[in-house]
Amino acid sequence: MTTTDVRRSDMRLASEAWESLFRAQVAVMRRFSRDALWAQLSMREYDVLFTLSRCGPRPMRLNELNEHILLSQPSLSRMVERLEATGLVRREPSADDRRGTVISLTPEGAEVQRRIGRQHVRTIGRYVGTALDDDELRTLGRLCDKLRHAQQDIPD
Amino acid sequence: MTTTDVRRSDMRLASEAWESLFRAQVAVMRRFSRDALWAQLSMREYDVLFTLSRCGPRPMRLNELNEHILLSQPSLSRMVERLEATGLVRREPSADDRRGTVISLTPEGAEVQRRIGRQHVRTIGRYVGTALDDDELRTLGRLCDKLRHAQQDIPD
DNA sequence: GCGGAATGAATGCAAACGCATGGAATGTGG
DNA sequence: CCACATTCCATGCGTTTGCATTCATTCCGC
Repeated sequence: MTTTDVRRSDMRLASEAWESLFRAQVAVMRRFSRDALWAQLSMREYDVLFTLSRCGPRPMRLNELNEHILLSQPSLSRMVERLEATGLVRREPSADDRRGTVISLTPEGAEVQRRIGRQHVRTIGRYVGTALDDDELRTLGRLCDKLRHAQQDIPD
Repeated sequence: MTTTDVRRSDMRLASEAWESLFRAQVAVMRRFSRDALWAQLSMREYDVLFTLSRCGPRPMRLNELNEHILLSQPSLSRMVERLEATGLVRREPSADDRRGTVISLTPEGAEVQRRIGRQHVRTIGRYVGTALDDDELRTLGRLCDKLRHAQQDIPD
């Protein structure tokens, strides 16, 4: 087996794993999207509120938020604008870098996030929690975390 | 520990695993999206061609295709329409159920899929293959497949 | 068979998206 | 310091998306 073969084998394994992950994500997302829950707030909007809530009380920069959300910078900018209009987030110029904007949940936004989050967690338990046992869930989480964190270390 | 506690614990594990999977997907997708490759064809369009190619020579029904693609039925309908206009897929009424439409790759579409696919596999190898070792890739793939296939068995 | 429910795909339309770009603030080499 | 590149976010604009609906075909109880 040559070096090229080894690399090819690596790529095949990686491709298959990625395809499995991606398809699993699609299948589960399609399940979630049927939930009547998203009449009030789209999953993408919830994702923004959720990400902000994870950040604690500290407000978040737009570009920082953008790293966690699968949306172009202009699209996220406008989504945040809409969320501000509906009173779920607050947007104000950054103190230390006045090019930047910091975004934070309003009390109402935090409340909405918690309410939807509680229901969503039940749905996740139903469709993800019943598919795998505890050990498998832990292993899946660990491997996905490792995969995610590696993305920051791999150069372009 | 009561039964309720056990269920809560299950949901927490499931939520954490799902969040990890989802964030990993976002992180990797953001990496992939930087690739100049997608100037010719968007990732979603490639996903359609790829799914069709996986199906072998057998043409695919629109609703069947839709199960694999994270897009509403009308949006997929129009995307297929555009792909037909650019000559990458063929669309014809189904023989056995004349409400339906069957979609298949044109030779050119298959060629484009292979060309982009080859390059994309290298990118996957770079960003996924280097993040996890072979055992981890196999385990990740297995767990994701199990999660995906379970979705078809869980009732609404 | 036949009439109503159900299914598969297409279409009108408003909302949301991405790309390219702009303007303001910050970082940097000379 | 000062010019120039860079970063950060917002905006114009054409394209794509989702929702609601429609049309055509098939399924099903009677």
